[in-house]
Amino acid sequence: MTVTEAPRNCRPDSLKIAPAGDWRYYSPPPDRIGMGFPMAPELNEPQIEAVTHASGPLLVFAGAGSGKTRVITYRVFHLLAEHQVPPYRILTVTFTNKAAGELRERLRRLTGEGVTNDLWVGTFHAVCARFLRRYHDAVGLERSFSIYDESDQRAVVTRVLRELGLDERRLPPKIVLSRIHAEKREGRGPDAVELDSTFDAALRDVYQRYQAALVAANAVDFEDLILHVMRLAEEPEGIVGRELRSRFAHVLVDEFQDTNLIQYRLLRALAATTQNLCVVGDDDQSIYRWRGADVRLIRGFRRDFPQATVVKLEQNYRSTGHIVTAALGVIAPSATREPKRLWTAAEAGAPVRVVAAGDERDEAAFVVRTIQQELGRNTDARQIAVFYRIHAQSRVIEEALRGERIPYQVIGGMKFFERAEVKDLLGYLRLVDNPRSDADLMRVINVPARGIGQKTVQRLLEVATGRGSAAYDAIDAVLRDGGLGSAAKSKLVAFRDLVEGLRHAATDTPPHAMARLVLERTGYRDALREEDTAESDARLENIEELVGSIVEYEAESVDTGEPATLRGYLERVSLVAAVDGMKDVPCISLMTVHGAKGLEFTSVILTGMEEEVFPYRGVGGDHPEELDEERRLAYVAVTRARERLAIVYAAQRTLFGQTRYLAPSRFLADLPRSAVVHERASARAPIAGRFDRGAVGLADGGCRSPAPGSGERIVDPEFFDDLPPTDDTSGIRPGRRVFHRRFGEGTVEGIESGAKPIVVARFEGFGVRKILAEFLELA
DNA sequence: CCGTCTACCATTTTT
DNA sequence: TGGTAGACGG
Repeated sequence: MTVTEAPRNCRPDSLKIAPAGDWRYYSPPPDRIGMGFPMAPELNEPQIEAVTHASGPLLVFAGAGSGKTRVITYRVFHLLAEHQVPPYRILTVTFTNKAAGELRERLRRLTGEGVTNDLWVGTFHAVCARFLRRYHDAVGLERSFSIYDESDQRAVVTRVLRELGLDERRLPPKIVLSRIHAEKREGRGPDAVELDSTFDAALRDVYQRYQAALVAANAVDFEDLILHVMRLAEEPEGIVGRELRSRFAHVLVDEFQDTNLIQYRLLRALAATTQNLCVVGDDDQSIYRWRGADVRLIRGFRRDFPQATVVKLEQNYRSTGHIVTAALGVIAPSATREPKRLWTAAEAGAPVRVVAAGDERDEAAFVVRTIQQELGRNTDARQIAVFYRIHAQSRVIEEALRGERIPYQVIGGMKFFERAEVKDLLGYLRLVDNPRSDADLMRVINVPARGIGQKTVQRLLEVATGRGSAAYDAIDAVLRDGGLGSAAKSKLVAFRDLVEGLRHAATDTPPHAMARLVLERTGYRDALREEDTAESDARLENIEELVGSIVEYEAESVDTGEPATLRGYLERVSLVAAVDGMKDVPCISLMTVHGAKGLEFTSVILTGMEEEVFPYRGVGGDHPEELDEERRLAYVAVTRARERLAIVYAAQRTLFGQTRYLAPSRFLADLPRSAVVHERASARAPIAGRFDRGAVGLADGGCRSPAPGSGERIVDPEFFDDLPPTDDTSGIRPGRRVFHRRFGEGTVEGIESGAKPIVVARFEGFGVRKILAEFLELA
């Protein structure tokens, strides 16, 4: 969704410009007249049809790079300006918060400030959270409910499994949890689980208790957000249901191909009154099957809405000809597709480079060279991206980039919010907002150590489960007849006093100040300071960064006019996507192909194009459907590139500590010959381009690859020998130039001693930073 | 009750 | 390979 200004490669003469008469639709609202409203935006015929469609269901098949975001933006604008629909009666559901922000921003430019703030724009989860804050009563929650992330959810499941005396090895929490989520996504409660096996019977019990535990903790998981609101919206009689069904005059959905069943049901309910449901998507880009996305929903939309108007956007404005041709080759073999033909009026441009590498280091070296060439021809670093199928591939590339001092950012991984100290602080803050949140209580009750041990916590949980209440609410009962010693009791009381004190303070303390108060009163900061190790210093730094992010949130709130609340911040943190963390700093981006969805770059390097890696295969054979999804994923990857695309495959790769020979991906064989050139990354690479349909993707096709799944290991003993050492800090002293992964090059101003030295350095564009020496390298 | 060590685990993609 | 959960010793 980084579509920004006019499409890059569109030639004016090839654009179908709408007849002049049509522009009356875009007459600006009175307060915008004379403020630079673009009077003749270039839209082609189908785009205009989608934008001006007045009422009733609308299905837009939007091919890759076909101007989808423009269509949504202008459609919303058209509804506001031409049909005078009040902004608060238009709901637009996007896939990420970033996409929502961009849509808002573009509309702001068209309509002005006030109107945009009243629009409903957000992800399914964010929108539902907002509804639930309002209708919490109807689903048995308090307004202050918490949103549990994956690890919180797992903690709940583990606790439930133990309470039920079930074997965690036979029922791994992870598997159980994914089954529960699958049930929820199909709209089934615990009682509706179909019993096909003893596993299902156990699952039903666990699901039941899991749900009860969430309710007791005044918490929801991600699926609950949707499911609760969907149920409310479908409720035929209730006031809430009626309100939800008539609230919006228009509902628009982006990336509809990745919608799951309960999301779809929710949409249908929300649009029930007017039937003004506009869905935009591309079945060729459906890549979230594992998360419940169901391509059949977009493919079958016409069955559910026979009166739907269907528009197909087939002209690609993003990529040059060879890239579009390559993309079409990759997607063509896909089993069942909505018929459509993507085309471009752009020139052919550079052919797609298909590059053979010896191994992943060879590949990384190629990546680095290619990036340097791009930078050499003045390509904006922000317009360069490296894609991989799985995160585990990123490390080697990162090392190579660091070696050449190329600043980069890794999108996703979301490591920051997974750090213990970050989760601890957030845990306290969530507890302040919602003391009943058991997962948070258990997390922080003894952090820093305050003498509340296993036994006390165990007792607390037992009593809580017995009363069907949250642990926090069970403290009184435990004190009365929990059989605890007086020391344990007084410590428990002290903890509660601590939390109550914080809660009291929270009523008139801004969020960032609350964070500092927590750090102080809980002794968390002192404990870390006392520790005084490199690690504790790094933790303090992370905590400061978290506080900084709260300050940032507060500043943004001033812009949007929404009050900055602790709850608002916590909700935001819970619902961020990987790309939401993408910063607009001048450096190249590394990300998984999933993370690249909706983005575009001038130059893209797609790595790891080998069988087993892409298409990825874990245990289990290849289900045709899963293979199809991998193919669509490859299609997404290829279509992100505007002008230059290189696709790299390595003959040998080490992943998860295992080195194997891998055959080139079968998808390479689908690239039309006219659109590609073959190269070798180095002399260590196999002969380039020696594959055709017979050779690619098949173990017997002339590649020295062990049979898939044979488990054969081929380890190169010299492999790790010359990786750069990471802990060499000896050469750093004031005045020297150093390199940091995020900040790029800087000058050392001083060194603070400690268990591990901290370097004070000034970075261009980032100012003075204090950084542990181990994170720096000499430039 | 605390922290450290070890052995074991699995090992995609993420709201 | 690296993270995590559980056991063990202090």
